[in-house]
Amino acid sequence: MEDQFIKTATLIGDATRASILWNLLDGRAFTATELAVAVETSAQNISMHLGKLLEADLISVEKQGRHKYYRFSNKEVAYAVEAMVNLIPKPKVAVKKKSEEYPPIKYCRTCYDHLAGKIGVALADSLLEQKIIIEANGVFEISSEGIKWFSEFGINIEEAQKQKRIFLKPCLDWSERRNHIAGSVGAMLLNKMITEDWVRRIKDSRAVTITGKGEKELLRYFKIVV
Amino acid sequence: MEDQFIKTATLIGDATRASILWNLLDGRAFTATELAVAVETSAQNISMHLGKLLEADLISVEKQGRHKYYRFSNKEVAYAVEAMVNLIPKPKVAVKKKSEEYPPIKYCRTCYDHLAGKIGVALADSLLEQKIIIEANGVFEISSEGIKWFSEFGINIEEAQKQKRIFLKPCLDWSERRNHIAGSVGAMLLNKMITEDWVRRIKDSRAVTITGKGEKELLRYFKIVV
DNA sequence: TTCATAGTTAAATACAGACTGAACTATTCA
DNA sequence: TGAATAGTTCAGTCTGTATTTAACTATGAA
Repeated sequence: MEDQFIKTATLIGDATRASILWNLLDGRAFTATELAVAVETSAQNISMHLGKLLEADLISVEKQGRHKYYRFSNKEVAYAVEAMVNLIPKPKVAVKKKSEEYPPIKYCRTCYDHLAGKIGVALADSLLEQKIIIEANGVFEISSEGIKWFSEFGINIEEAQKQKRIFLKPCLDWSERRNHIAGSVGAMLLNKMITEDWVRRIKDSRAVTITGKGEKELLRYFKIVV
Repeated sequence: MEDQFIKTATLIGDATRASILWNLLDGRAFTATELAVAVETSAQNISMHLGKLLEADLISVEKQGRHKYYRFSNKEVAYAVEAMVNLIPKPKVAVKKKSEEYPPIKYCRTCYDHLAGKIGVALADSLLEQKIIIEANGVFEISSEGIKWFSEFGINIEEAQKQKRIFLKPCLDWSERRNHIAGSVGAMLLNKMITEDWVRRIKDSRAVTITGKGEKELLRYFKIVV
């Protein structure tokens, strides 16, 4: 078992491959060339590295015409990468200047398939404050009023519960060091916001941008001032 | 941020350091020499690697006389390592022979600070069946009868809830691919079993062995046949 | 058909970073 | 006090593996 672990660790622990994983972290699929650009290396090199990640089943491919789209092959990979992100040493004394603490909130990160960053945390806060979600002993659950709220919001909670994947879980955010909402509920929330055009994905980035409509609705539903 | 991630990844992704982390995974502290033996390398080399892990704050030291004890500096490290263990490719078709599926259950693994492996899963199953712990939407919580049960068992749940660390959470076991009980409740259970001499840690190993007393008590409390 | 783009494969090279050897300090024990 | 054990530091060597150079196949567009 140990040597298998070492194999996996050394696989992840190459600078180029780590960069690939980093770029795939938001859950989208990229072509080999896109990754080569993002990682700043040659096509041949990317090809070799993708081959290794593929063989270990950390990523999977889908062929579309002459393109090949690469993405994480499962959630565990994203979780492992996120867990490693959490190990990044915290900035020393970090006396942040309040004024330029972060880039404008309009640009917010996604974490695999759910909202993260400042807005992810704000969303979690709001849902907690509205008692739509309640926290008990470090885990999140949905209150009975919450179920009603979600259905009015256009998300079928019963549906989500049927899914095999983890339903709802707190996800520690590395930039905010606070919890936001992961699991299928987190994914459905993001999904809904995208289809309603509250937010849009920015090409080739983990960020999303908030639309004018999103701005209003976020205020209305969650009292989040963008 | 990306380059910091890459630094962390390459730090973990060296064979020797990965082996060190593997050995520290059960939560105990080891001296530099012990680790050198376990990892099968020289003292100088271990010293260098420990230095690097230390600098990144993945591990911490405690000096005791002329010995230095190394351990994970926080839970996040253990979680990240566990998450990586989960990425180990599953055995192909794996037609396991029932007879020799696993080494005798008397030898069971610990995972950082709680019971894992076959017995960890059996324990979780029993607590769930007895409705001491209930599962809802992928998370565990303790029932009101459960709280009573724990206090009779000699574990003060209110105490555990006060702790900052995660109280109770399912932890996917890589060998069983099923959940066992992690978090402070998991730790307290293991702790209680050790102080009551149901199980004993085996020197230099992640395994514990079940005592005669433990055998009886596990049957009595949890209907686990060892 | 021909050209451009996407991606792969193979051999040759280069280099970062692990490891070794030797000399050092610090603590315990006799 | 000396001898043994625990651990560190540093300069030099060595090697695994990433990268480059080059030649290849496959798909789509003109």
